[in-house]
Amino acid sequence: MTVINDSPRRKELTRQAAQLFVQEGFDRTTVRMLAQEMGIKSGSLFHHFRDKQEILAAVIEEGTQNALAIARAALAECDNTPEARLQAMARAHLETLLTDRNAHVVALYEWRRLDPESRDHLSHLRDAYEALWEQVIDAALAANLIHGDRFLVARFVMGALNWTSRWYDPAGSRSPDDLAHELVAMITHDAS
Amino acid sequence: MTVINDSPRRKELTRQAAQLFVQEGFDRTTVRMLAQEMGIKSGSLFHHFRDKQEILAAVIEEGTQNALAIARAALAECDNTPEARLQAMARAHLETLLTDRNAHVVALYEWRRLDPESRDHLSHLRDAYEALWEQVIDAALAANLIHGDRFLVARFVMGALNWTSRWYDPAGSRSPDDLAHELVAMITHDAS
DNA sequence: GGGTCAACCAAGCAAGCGCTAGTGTGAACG
DNA sequence: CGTTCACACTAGCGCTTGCTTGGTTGACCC
Repeated sequence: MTVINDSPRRKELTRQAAQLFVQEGFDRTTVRMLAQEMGIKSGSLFHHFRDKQEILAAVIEEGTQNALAIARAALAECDNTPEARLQAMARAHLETLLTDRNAHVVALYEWRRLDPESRDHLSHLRDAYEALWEQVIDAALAANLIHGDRFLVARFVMGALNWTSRWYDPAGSRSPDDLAHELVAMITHDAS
Repeated sequence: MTVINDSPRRKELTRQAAQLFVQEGFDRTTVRMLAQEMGIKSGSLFHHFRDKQEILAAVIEEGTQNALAIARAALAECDNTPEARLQAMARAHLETLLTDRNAHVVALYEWRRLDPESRDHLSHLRDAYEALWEQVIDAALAANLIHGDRFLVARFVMGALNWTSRWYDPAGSRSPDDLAHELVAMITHDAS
């Protein structure tokens, strides 16, 4: 065992690991598969990561941090209406999920494979991301754009978005932006 | 190897397997864990199932068949309005998912662990279930109760429902019926 | 030119995996 | 009483798993 830092090499390896985790799932991905994808031998892998768990934690950290950054940027750029902000969040979420369909998907679907310490460390990141959503949804509720229970609406919307990774075909005709439009249209009522 | 039938004993074992698959995931569940849960030794397990894959297939088959039966019963009982039918489907879906939170969850989350033959055999069951949903959603669209693309609305609604298994607390204050109400309220517009 | 260090490799260990072979055992049936 | 059969057991095989060990390489540095 050697380093635990975040060298550029490690970032690169993390990205390649994410792809395999999405394709096969964490449990089915062996360290030998990871090593082959990375072009090294399985032993060399443990020069960069303490163990397999740490690879997962690195992937999930990158995925969540990336999603958080993109969501913040989207909110900063869009119009300041509740509807525009809702749509910006949905589009940002879908883009991190579907176009660079790697780390963020792992963060969602392999979360429970994390050991308790990593989960504890990463939950703050996830909370920050969900707090963004809650702000946006609260504003939409206040503007009478959507109706219902604050908590449930957030969960339902996240569910609809997250499930896209199960059926979305990137070669198909629909863009993430398109999907975001349709979802917002489905749940919004004309403010009145 | 011996029998492949569906004896009552096998049904019972299948139900216990489902519980472990939900808790741990298919890959993490070993045949020794399954055997212990069933109160037998790991070798005896293969008297009832050809291999581990077949246990998964049995669980998923039961989960889907159960969901299908409950959905059909719910549709037969409810009022014949598009809104009532939509809500009946949502409630039925949530009940198979959340109260008997076993086989149906496995069917949703471990589908890709099936080998191609089982997947092929079971896809007909799943198609029948999804066809029910499409009928109900088409009717709601025709009645102007919801708006949007037929395909996308169905996916979004299924996503919102399926994701509940990630956060639903059966000890909490909300019932599946309650959730179904809220979801339908969120996506329906007053027909006009 | 000796020292340092990140990066990699070859070889393999201990544990756990799915699964098999061969053997009771007790209830059911003629 | 003898046969059958569903069900279970013991024991372990062959393989894969995550991970360790000890050593090599080549770039960089004073």
